Amino acid sequence: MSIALDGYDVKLLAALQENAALTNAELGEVINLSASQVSRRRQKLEETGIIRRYRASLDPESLGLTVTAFVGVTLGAHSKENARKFRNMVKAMPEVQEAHTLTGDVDYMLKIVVRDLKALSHVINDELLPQEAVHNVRSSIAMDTLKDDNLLPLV
Amino acid sequence: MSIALDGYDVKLLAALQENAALTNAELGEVINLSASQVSRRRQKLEETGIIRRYRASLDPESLGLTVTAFVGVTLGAHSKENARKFRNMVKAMPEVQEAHTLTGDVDYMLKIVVRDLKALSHVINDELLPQEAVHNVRSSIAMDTLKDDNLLPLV
DNA sequence: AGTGAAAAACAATGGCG
DNA sequence: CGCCATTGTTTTTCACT
Repeated sequence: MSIALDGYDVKLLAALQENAALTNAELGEVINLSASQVSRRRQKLEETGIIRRYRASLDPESLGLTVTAFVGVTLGAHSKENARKFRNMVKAMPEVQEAHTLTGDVDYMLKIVVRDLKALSHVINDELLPQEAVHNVRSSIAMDTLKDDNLLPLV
Repeated sequence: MSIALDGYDVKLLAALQENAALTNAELGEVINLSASQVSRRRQKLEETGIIRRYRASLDPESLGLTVTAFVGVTLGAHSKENARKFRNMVKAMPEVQEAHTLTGDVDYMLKIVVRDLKALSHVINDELLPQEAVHNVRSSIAMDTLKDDNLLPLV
């Protein structure tokens, strides 16, 4: 379902993922288009799902969330049922920002954000490890975050 | 600069990071507040920096970005100058969505999104490895992404 | 494809209970 | 904080090129 995007669309997407608070008129100035056309194109991009949604990006520090960790999880006995349970649990855990299955020796990579190390310990020891499917957990803590914008590279 | 947040604020933040396209009236319905109060609280949250910005979240697939990888980078001779260069380069690379320094045996963890494996190879072999500071690079490719919302857990 | 102007929806303020 | 009214923006639609 890949709609053909022209230069205007790409510029519009780039501007919107950078700052979705811009008005259509402001966007129009940036990409050289009238506000009405910006509106029309934006609607199309929303309908086709290229723009998935709009989100407020919050400041973790202000909210007391000081610990970001990357947690590699290895599953043990590969029962399908247990693996399914694990995935559902991970999806439901608010502390988990991202969860991916990986190539290599680690099955899952989780990005976790919590208040403090105690909370991380709780998540690992009381939530992840008790899962039947989980064989091993190895966590690395982010000491410094250089970049965290999650902006897609739009050629 | 931690402003005291009450239950309304927390609910408002949760709603906004989930869906920033909601109008103040709609937000008011969700959290049981009048539109005008939503407007005032939202402004305060923006001014204090708890809401950092608004962003459009785009669909990587539609944009032909099929490969997500986690790349662990180990630096070699720890010359401050080379490490600084490395950090600046990483910050400037559009393919890098996130970059963190980590505890453990890997110095940096990069989350990289690119079009295909060839592009990943290019980034690693032609951009990262030639850096003087870089000693070793190990990448894991995300085969499946269960969750990628990057929503902060608001207790 | 595009513009510009009118109409509709919305956000932001102020006053009052 | 709710409610209401007002004002100014902004989005969306429409007629037209």
